[in-house]
Amino acid sequence: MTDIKSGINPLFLREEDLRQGIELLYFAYRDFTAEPDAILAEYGFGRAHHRVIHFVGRNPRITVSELLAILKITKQSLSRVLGQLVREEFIVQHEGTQDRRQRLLELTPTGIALERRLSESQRRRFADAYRHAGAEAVEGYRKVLMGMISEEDRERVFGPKSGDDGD
Amino acid sequence: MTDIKSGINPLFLREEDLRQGIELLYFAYRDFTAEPDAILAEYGFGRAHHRVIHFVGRNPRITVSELLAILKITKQSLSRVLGQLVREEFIVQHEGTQDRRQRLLELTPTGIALERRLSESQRRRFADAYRHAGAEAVEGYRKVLMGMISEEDRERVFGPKSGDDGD
DNA sequence: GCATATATGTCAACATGACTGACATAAAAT
DNA sequence: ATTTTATGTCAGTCATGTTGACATATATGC
Repeated sequence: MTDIKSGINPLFLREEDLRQGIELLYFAYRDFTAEPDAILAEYGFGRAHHRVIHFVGRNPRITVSELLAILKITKQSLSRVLGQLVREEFIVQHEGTQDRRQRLLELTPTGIALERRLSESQRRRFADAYRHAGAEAVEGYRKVLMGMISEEDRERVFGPKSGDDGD
Repeated sequence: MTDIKSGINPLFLREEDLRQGIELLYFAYRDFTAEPDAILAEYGFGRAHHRVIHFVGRNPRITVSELLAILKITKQSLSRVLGQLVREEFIVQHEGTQDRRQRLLELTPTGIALERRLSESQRRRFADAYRHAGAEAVEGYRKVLMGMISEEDRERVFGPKSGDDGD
């Protein structure tokens, strides 16, 4: 079944390395979302809810537009999950102070609790992998993935202030 | 909007590092699938088709059961995309030689062409990130992600033969 | 102040890719 | 001969994305 993965000449190996890097990302992402998915299912939530909880938790008082810009989904898609989270009191909306059209989003204590629970699972997984791989490897992980995401995301999320690559 | 990300004490920083690692994976995965998604759309295919093409390409003459075990989806889900790929002649099925119940899957020349096109986009992205980050970083990337995927996937995909961690 | 632009929300219809459950067929294994 | 396995199929459901159209309140520009 597998006569393709052996690694004979350096050119072949190089392509094989790339392919392995690709699969690694696929499997890591999948395994990485499995635990949170199970937790979310208890609440009748899905992965979309997780993303909203995550980014609202990390950016308290974020506006709906900013959230949309991060998630890159339509407002109709967002509104379904966000509406649910607001109705079930995981997130509250405050009217913007300067611009009263805005709905500033924030986690409620319940929301914070769920966020902790979800991220704990993922932080543990990362912490284990980090500890196993060593600090140098972590730096490599960061560098490679940082090079793979769009500049837009790099700037928005890892900020002009926090060291993005050059340290 | 962002009063949470500054990094003051080491304990806080550590958690922030973990959170950054998590987001990095999310954004990388998303940006990473964007290009192939656009290509697939030309053919009326989706991400599910890509995965099938990828794993059949990498494991010529794979059985349906093996493919299901890798993808971890139901046969009903697989059958829709696989059926389409077979009907549109990107994949062929051969009857198994030892076990005639099996349908061994293989890419057709057309399938190979599409696979090349899809993976080229991703290989380029990886190659760029790799080149940018350096060989050491690549090793780190590999180590960290390898530590994050399930043993099952590690063994199946990165094989008992190919060096999985210890080199 | 009036016209326009912006931030947000909502209704409706649709696509993709997952799921469960039930059932069918051919071939292998006991 | 019976049971198990590999595969396929029908039917219904769910989560999450999409497009397009329209509504409301507030801000902004002239």
